Amino acid sequence: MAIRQRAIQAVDKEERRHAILDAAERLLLGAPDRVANVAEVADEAGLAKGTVYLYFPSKEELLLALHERNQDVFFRAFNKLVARAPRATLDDLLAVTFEHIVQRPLFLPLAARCFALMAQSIPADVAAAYRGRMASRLELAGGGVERLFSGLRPGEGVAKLRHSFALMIGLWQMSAASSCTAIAEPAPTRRGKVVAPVFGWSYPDELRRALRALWDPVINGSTRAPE
Amino acid sequence: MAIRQRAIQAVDKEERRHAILDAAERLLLGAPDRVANVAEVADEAGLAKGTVYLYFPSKEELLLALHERNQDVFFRAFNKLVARAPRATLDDLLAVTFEHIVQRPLFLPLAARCFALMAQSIPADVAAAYRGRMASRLELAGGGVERLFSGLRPGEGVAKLRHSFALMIGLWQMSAASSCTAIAEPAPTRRGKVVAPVFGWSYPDELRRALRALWDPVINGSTRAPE
Amino acid sequence: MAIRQRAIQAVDKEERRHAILDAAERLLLGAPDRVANVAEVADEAGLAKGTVYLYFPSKEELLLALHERNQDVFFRAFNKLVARAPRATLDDLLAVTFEHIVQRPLFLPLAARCFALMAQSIPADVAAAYRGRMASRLELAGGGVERLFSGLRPGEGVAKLRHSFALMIGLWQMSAASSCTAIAEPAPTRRGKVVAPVFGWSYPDELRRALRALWDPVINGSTRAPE
Amino acid sequence: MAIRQRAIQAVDKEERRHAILDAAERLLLGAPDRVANVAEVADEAGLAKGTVYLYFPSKEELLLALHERNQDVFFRAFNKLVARAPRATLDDLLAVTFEHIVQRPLFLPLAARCFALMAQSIPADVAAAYRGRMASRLELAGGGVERLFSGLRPGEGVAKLRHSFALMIGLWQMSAASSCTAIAEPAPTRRGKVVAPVFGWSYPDELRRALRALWDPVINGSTRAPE
DNA sequence: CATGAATGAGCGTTCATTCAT
DNA sequence: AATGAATGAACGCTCATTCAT
Repeated sequence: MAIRQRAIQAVDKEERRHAILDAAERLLLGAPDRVANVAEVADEAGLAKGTVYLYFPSKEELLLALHERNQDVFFRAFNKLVARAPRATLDDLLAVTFEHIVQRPLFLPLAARCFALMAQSIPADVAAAYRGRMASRLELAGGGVERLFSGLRPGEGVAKLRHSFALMIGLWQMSAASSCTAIAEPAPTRRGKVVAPVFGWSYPDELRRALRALWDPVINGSTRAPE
Repeated sequence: MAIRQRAIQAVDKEERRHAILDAAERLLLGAPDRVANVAEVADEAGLAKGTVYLYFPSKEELLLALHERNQDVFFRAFNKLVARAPRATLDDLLAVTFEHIVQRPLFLPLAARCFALMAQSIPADVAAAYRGRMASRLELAGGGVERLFSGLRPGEGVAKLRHSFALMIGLWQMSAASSCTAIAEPAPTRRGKVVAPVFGWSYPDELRRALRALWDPVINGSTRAPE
Repeated sequence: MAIRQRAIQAVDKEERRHAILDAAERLLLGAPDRVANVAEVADEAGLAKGTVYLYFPSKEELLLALHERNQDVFFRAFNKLVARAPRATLDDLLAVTFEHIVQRPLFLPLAARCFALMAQSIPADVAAAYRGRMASRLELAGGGVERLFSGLRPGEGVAKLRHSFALMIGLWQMSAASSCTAIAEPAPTRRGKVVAPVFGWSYPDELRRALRALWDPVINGSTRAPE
Repeated sequence: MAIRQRAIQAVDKEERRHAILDAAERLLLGAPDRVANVAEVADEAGLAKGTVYLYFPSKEELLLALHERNQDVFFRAFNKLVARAPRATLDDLLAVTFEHIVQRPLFLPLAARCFALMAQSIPADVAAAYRGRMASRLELAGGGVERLFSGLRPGEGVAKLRHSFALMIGLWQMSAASSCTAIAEPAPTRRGKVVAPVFGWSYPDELRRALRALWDPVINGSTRAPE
């Protein structure tokens, strides 16, 4: 089925690994609500099912690897921005965040899925290793942010980043992976009165507001007493 | 297996419905990382498998109903507190939140599961209806909060509540359903230097800090000592 | 796929259980050298795959059950014969053995397969239970034999039966499940000389001789010249 | 992975063939209940998977070759003993049998496995050839035995050897590859009486008894008390 | 209403074998 | 000769759902 050549060199192998991740990504993008099975991924990559298992020990770890690749792309861009002279602003950080996370239709569903996997299907040691890498990424980025915004106390950068991620994930899930701007129907209260029509909310807008509220107080020049 | 009588009266039916939810809850509490299958739920409820389907159209909607029941319990307590004279403080609100959400080992895993379900297995109309009810609950509670804290502009109460939920869910997922206080290994940075050891974080503590940071600014004349 | 009725009564269930065993037996008879997969068994029984798992916890235990059914048939006939008045002879015992074991093309292959299963795929407790039942059957039959042939000391009946089974199984395996009467090719020895052509041997004949040699000495007053 | 040189000379090839068999043997000894896969064997031998297939046409024939090597070792020792002046006794024969077969944890499981293979996975001609070699070995050893024990008629030596092998294999399988000395639970008989507790039996003891009973009658002038 | 027997689609994984390098 | 990347057939088992009783 595959007309590809064999990946003998380490670089070729890495490339093929990415080709499989690409295939999985494509399928996930095509149908965000379902998880492709391994056969489909292999097929999409132009490989045999067994070949996928040469590059990933299990379907779950494939998904985790895909998620981590997404994260890496984001963190690289983020860190690059933070290190930039003279100064990155909060708007810059929000921009890069939106570009790599919010506007990628894959990032958040995959993140959520991986959080779930971590608790059940991923071997403990693999999960621990992932968490270690994740913590390192946060540390690194958090340190950069602290250097950027002098209003942050040591450790507060990581914490704010963590809260930001939590907001992204949480709000996204509340927006229910679809229909996030849907206007919810009015619903009767227990007293029989009808509440004023519930206005929908848009995930990106709401997230932007929330992140602003989270970060504004700590941006230097701020005269707000910290927390 | 069940010697229970038939539920003919509407009240009996409602009672049996709750009995099934109770059974599901018990099983979920017993093994938080796996989803009980319908046979187990039926068994635990002392009913036959088919009977469950007389009360819930699908396993997913059963789970959703259970989640909504949990939410209702919380919102009832929350609203009662908000309506209380003379004045509830932020600490009171946090207390009730922790009591009904954070300290219930079921609430957050179930919430996360339901968000995932919503996107795939729940019929669109059912999902929309759920979202409508959820929005109503938020509206109601948000209005109460706005009356409580005069620093809030119209609509800001709902938004803050939404953000609070998002933080709860998001942070909980990041704590990965277990090992939330695990100490991550130190990891070398790209520059070769070794970052200070990453300290673990405890979900409840971190959440409390994040919620305080979220709400403190809007509490009028708060004289609270930070953190 | 199935047009059968539901097996509600315990008797019907037992019947269906046997129907599944029958199906497996038919398939095994049709192709003695391969093990049918569960789908085929279900199909042959006119049932769905899942239904098989309502009656047997695993494919392995299905095979074991089939083997045990075969054994039971034999032991019942054997014990009945032993208990018969006035006296069963060795020839009678051999006859019933050949009828139920040697001439059943299924018995020995299945027995061999089950011995292998026991060591790897069958849960320890199930295997132990089987061994217990097997030991009981042997005890019972062995006791009968001891009463029949006064030349046997206590415990020798069971031992002889065990040896007989071992001979049946072992010789059958050496005859290699097929081609048992095949004339083996002459083969060169190390010295280059050619050994006289090896004469084939027939499993039933050889077994009969071996069993006779095993039992003749203990038959009281036997004047039979061995072999 | 292997830095071994190429095996060009016939002797080198033979040596490498044995190296592969050695590797398979080591793995089998390490985990008697499972069959190592080809990758493991190759790895253990320090070779690549494909290389194994240069020396053995299939995994099955590799196993068969290993079994045959074991057999050869036994037969060589046996024949040497038989040819020894002045006279080998039955005890000597038993000793060599136990040394090379019963006490080798590999011999019997492998033999059983090979008998099973023979019936399904081994090409007919290969199987026939094996059987031919096996028959020759038996002929040769049987002839020796007949010369040793004058009580044996022509052909009876081979037959006795065959029966001995059958007993070894059969009894070993009945001892179920483990737990051969397990004490079976007492079980009620049909008459309600309780049979005396079934005593476990040890494979080596039982085999020794059976072999003695098999051979004693034909040993000329034997004055041995039975058993 | 209640039961629980029957269904069958769905899927991850293994591994002997091949063959391009 | 040696390698090891690629293949893909094979298969046991689960479990949400249905529906005859």
